Amino acid sequence: MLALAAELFAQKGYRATTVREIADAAGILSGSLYHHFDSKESIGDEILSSFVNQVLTNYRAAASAADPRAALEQIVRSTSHTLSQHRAALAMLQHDWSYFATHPRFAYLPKALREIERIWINQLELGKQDGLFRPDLDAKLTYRLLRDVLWIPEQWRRTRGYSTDQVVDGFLRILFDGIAVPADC
Amino acid sequence: MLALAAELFAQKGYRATTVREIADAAGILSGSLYHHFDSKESIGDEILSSFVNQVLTNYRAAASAADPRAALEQIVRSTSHTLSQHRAALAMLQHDWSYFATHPRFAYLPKALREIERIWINQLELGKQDGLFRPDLDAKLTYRLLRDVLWIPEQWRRTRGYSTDQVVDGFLRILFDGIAVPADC
Amino acid sequence: MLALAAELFAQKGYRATTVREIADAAGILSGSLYHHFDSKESIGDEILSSFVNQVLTNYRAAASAADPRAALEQIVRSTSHTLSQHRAALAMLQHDWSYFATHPRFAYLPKALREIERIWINQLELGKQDGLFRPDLDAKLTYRLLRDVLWIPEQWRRTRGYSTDQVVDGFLRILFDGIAVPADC
Amino acid sequence: MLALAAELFAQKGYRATTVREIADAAGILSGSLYHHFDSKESIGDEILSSFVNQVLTNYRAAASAADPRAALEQIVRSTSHTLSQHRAALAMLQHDWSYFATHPRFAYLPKALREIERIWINQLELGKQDGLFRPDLDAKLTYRLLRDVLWIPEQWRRTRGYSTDQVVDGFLRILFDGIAVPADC
DNA sequence: TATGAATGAGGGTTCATTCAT
DNA sequence: CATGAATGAACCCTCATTCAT
Repeated sequence: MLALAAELFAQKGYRATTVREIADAAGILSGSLYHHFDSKESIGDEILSSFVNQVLTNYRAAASAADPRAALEQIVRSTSHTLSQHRAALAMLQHDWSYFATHPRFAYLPKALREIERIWINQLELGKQDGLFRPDLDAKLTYRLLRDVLWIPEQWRRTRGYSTDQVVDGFLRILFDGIAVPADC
Repeated sequence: MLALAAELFAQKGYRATTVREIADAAGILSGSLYHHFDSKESIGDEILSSFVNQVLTNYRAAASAADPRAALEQIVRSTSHTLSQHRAALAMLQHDWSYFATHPRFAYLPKALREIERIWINQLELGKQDGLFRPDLDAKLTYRLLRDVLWIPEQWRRTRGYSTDQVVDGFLRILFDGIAVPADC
Repeated sequence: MLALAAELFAQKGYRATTVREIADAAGILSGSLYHHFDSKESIGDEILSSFVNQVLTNYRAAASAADPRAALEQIVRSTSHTLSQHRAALAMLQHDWSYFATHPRFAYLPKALREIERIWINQLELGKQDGLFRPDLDAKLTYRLLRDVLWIPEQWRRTRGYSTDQVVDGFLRILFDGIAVPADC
Repeated sequence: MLALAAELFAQKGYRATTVREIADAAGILSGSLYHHFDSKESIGDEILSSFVNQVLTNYRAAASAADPRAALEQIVRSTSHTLSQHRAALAMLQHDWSYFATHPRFAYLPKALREIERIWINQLELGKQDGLFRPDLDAKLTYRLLRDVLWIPEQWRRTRGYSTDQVVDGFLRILFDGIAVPADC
């Protein structure tokens, strides 16, 4: 039931999906949905909160990895893993972020995003201090760019013909080594 | 007027923005909007089509650069430049892509996106053939990842404290050289 | 100008025609129409009142014809003639009678229709008394049927005082045998 | 519910009647109407299509009557009967014919009218051939006049191919003498 | 005279939600 | 649990009319 709603939210967006569509998909009438959920918001809440909680749990765990590069790798991989289970949640966030960002009920979402940013930047800064990353690396900017790839990007799934692992490996390759042939050395 | 609507569309999404909000922002009544525009759709159309047209023009020009690396650099830089002028259009596309993608009136958008992809992938493939890019580079996958950074990503503007040039340079640095300290050499 | 409006009113109906359409047809903007007319109503007024006035003038004149058959013939012929000059007015009445019938500004229309009915019925009755028309002719019913052909055939239902069968029988009688007393035989 | 809407449509016209008025008459709010009907158009559709279907069914049946006079009588009587059940539909057609005639959703209406005309004219022609009706009877013109009484008296102007005088003379002929061959005399 | 931007009431329609059955 | 009729606010849009220019 929740999965049905999530799928629809992912496809059409949270706001653009009507409760009647959800009910139709479930084979019941719209009024009957309210025996299962308090409101449309509560459906969204359940989908989104379970997602960000899992992300936060993973990120906090990654923060205690051996070194920043390992931490970042763990973050990227766990993100990919979480996303494969919560595709719909990500799609919803992308689609209707401006709605969730301002709606009181979903105030925990911006808060979670801020913590996620903190963790990323922490690890990038640590990597610089440890000499693992370029000393001129701009942590905040880098995070923004990376987040855009790991998060907001519409659908990993749309990249047909690639396994999730292939995608992650490709991303890491570019991330760490770039796409250019190393000068000469 | 168009700019006002664009700004609102960017902030709240095309569908979530009501014509009354646009009219309010313009200091007129909702009905008066229709003196300036045929419909809400036509406002969206004007914003989006002028955007994709500029992008396509630039990309086609870039395709005739000296070499693929120059072409890609020109593509990235022109994208950044176009985006700085059409921030709202990008935000709209991200926000309500599922709507625009299916609405007949906006059928030119998916078409444009396909051409954009073709141009990117062409240059990446050419770069591989010319030995400029890693021979194991996966063009399609790389494009997807890059597009996610250059396109779908929420708002460049949100990256406060950075000039547009800084952001582009940062992106290119990562793109070409990665973030890792080169092995030893 | 008036003719333009009349033509449009006739084609699409008075209410369904917008002032902008009239202005477009006149090659000016909608606001400019108001330098020529006070309101849409006043345009309709001019078209309709000149029509009914001509009809009434003709009917009153016909009432003083030699005999009822001549009077009726004059009525029918003058109606046809007036209609050829005021086609639009008739179309308007047919189209939006329910509107004109209730609008205070057009109160003269129902009044005129009542006078028209009186004149018809008078002549039919006179014809019966003079032995020109079948003695069993129902003047009121006959008028209703004739008016429906010549005028604004309202609704069968409005023919109060007659059962449906009476109406049908009356119609069939006229249809097959006419209203005139058979020549001599 | 349908009957309520039909009554209002008949009184004020289809276009001039608002869904809010229908809802008011039903004692509900305008939005609630959409629980029962897809749209205002679908209400009109149901009213009109059931009407023309019944008419067509009856007319087709009448076409196989013993002789043309019986067929016409059956047509007239069935029309009267159908009309007593679908008064509103007729009023709607009269009122907003120009709308229905052009709206794609109601394209079946002009088509039905054409079949109705074919059936009438067929029987009138057969009656002439069989010597039941005056040999000089103009089938098409006669139908037009009759239809005006029984149906949607459109516009005189629409009777193409006849001069105004021809139309008037034809009308007077029917009016005074009917269409049947005088008994014997 | 003509313009054209603006009005403001009202049009048809959608939709999350409620509730008696 | 499910129904389905009803709500009521909000949606996009239309249109006769006004008025400063």
